[in-house]
Amino acid sequence: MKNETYIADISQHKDQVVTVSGWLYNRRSSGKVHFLLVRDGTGIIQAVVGKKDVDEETFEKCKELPQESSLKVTGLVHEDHRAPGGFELHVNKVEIVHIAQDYPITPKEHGTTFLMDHRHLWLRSSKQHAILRVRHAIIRAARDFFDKKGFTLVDAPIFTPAACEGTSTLFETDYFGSKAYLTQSGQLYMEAAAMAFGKVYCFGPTFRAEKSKTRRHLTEFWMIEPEMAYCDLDGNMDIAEEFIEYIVQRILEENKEELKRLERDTSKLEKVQRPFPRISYDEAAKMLKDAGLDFVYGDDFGAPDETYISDQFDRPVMVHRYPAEVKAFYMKPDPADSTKALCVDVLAPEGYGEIIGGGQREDDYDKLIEKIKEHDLPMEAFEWYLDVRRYGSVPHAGFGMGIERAVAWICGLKHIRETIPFPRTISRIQP
RNA sequence: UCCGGCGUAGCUCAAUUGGCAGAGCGGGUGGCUGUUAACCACUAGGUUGUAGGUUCGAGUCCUACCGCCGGAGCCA
Repeated sequence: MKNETYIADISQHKDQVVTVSGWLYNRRSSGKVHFLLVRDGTGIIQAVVGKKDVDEETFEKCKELPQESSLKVTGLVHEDHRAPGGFELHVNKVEIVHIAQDYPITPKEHGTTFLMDHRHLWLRSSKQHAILRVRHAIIRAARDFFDKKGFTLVDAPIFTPAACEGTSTLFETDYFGSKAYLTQSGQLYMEAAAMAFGKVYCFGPTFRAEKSKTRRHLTEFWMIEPEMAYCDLDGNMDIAEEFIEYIVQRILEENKEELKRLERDTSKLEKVQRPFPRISYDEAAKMLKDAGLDFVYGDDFGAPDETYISDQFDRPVMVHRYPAEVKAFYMKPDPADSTKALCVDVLAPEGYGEIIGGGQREDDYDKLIEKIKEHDLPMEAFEWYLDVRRYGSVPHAGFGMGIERAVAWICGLKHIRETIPFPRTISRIQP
């Protein structure tokens, strides 16, 4: 009897009587008619409750129903330009499922701290809803991209015995009496997996215990990390730019409504098409020097440097061959200049900074041992990793993309903390 | 870790030179047949982050501490 439907599908039910199950987003009243804005997770629809159309008890209850109460509304789907969304429901039945207590997030301005303290409820508001839908779509597009190209998903462990890169601070945890650490990258495991499957990727959470207090950092974030056997730096950059182009174009196609809700300037995203500019570290350093920026040759780029470089282009820019000294131990040196590493950072436009870091790995057993010693890393922890160079070593490369930074860029958000459902930062582990 | 900023009602913010702690929203009561963050009237709501100090008098000035926000470094 009941024609249950989701608000997203409401246009298919024009002039039909349907039931929508959801929550009260907002309510306006005009004495003899109530306007209930009902959301169901797929959209928002205005339900019009006229005094003549329902019994008196229902009408009175609608009048004082608090925000975010759960309810089922049944009525005629009516096209009306006065309604937000173009369609409204002329209600003849209201079933109240639960009367909410006073809802803390009112339809007025709130500060970020307050909203983050109520993150579990903030997810219900339309902007956060849009962001997390785009996040979902980005993850789906990323996985589709690698799946279609014949990559195998190989999950990396979260508990690790030692640092992957040795530099960053790790979260330490007690592992049955011995120390274990939360992973900061699945890459080393992907290198081993690439020798088994050829093309692999992992997608999971990563952890950094650095006390970073900026809009670009979380202590827990998600990274997608492809790794390819028989691949060099150029091949790696080819995949990286194709990957980013694919994701951005998919989001432009499939998430128009969300991008509109987020007031994203999509003309900037439309320009994200291959080929991306590729410049060397030396070329980038010269750009900074010519611009008169305070930059010391040989150092890694700081946040203002990255912003300047990316501002010179209308699409992501790939900066390759950084000084080996500022990069991790597993990077392969450039045969043409051993002071440089065969690595690449992809800088997003509009000042969003580094969204991808990667490169070609050192595949020579002796040179890798030397690097581990140079970086003062515990050799025994890398024995298994050295096996990858002992048994059929091949040139290989890969990269990692931070999902949250990609979401922030594509959504045009100024802060990364809204790109993940429940952010973990240096000062927040609740809710 | 360093630098800067901010802590006033449930929320967002005012409060002049140190002189009666206020508004909007939200809550409550009543009104309104097309509202668009509806509107109108009335109403309740305060240990001004904490501790100390100066002063006749401190939200305001001083000292310390706590918390949060932003930036740097580090990185995705």
